[in-house]
Amino acid sequence: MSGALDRADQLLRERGARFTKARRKVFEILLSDHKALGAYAIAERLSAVGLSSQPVVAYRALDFLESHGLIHRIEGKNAFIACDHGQEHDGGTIFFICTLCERVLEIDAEPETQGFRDKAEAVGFQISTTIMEAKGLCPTCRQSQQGN
Amino acid sequence: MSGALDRADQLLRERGARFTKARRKVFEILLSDHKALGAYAIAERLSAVGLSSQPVVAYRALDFLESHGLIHRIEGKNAFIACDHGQEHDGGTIFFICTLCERVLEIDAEPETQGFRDKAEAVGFQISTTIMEAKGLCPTCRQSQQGN
DNA sequence: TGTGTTATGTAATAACATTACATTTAGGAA
DNA sequence: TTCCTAAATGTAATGTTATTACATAACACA
Repeated sequence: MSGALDRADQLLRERGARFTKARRKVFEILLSDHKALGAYAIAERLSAVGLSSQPVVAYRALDFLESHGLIHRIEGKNAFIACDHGQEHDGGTIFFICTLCERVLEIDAEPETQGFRDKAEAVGFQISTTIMEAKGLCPTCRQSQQGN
Repeated sequence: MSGALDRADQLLRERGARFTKARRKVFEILLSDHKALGAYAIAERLSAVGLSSQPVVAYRALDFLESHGLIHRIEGKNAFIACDHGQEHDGGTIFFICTLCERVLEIDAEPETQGFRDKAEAVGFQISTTIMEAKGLCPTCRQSQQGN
């Protein structure tokens, strides 16, 4: 986790972006807990370091972190997770969302991403962002469900 | 559009499900307008046929229609569209969402769906639903953006 | 025609997200 | 250093999406 923080630190310095207290704290919260967390849950935890716990504070930091590729928004949950790829996976990602334990698995999505691009090109659609997610049961929860 | 209604009618009859006034009206609203519509926008239009315009009424109909595969929820927009495939496309679908005109293109998603399945199996994840969407510009809006 | 099940009505509230504007902070120029 | 500007945060209000709980009505079938 401190590795991820260090990497983020350097990345942002290179880009001339500021890794402020709020942004760092939000990132730490997401790193500490590889579940998808909602903005309000994150906001609540900001007061621990003397920041305002108003939702907008969390949203601003989340927008910033997402714009730098440090976190992902999970559309299927209206929630966020830290990116656990060591930076740069421009190929796109599939998120496997466990509906039981709320954990999210991040999986590299070539060649699906290329498939999206090809299909888009075929119909003349210009993609700006893609959303690839699946909901279901992670291996662990699947076990514990047997017989239910 | 009346074709889609007839098909839905038959499908639901076969399944022993009731195509009530509220459900039919919601489906008609979505058919009449191949944009993605939010639940509240749909709800507003229910009073036209004497139904309550409370959101929950729309949500109930939407849940029903989605469970029978007649409509799709677009996660990237918190909105819904009528399915324009003539029933049965269990292979999965990619939705291309135009952020300008709000129209949604529905594209068959083999082999991407299979790719999802393979990746899920590889990590022991049991998929229940998939979400495949892309945001961007449709061909028409792309044209009208040239030079902007 | 009664009876149980399914669907709808109504009200309240929960959960998620944004806007607007005031204040503070950081960083660079004079 | 001091001043200035731009960026970030504080605060409050409000907009948007979704659900819960319980009452009433409609339907399907015996």
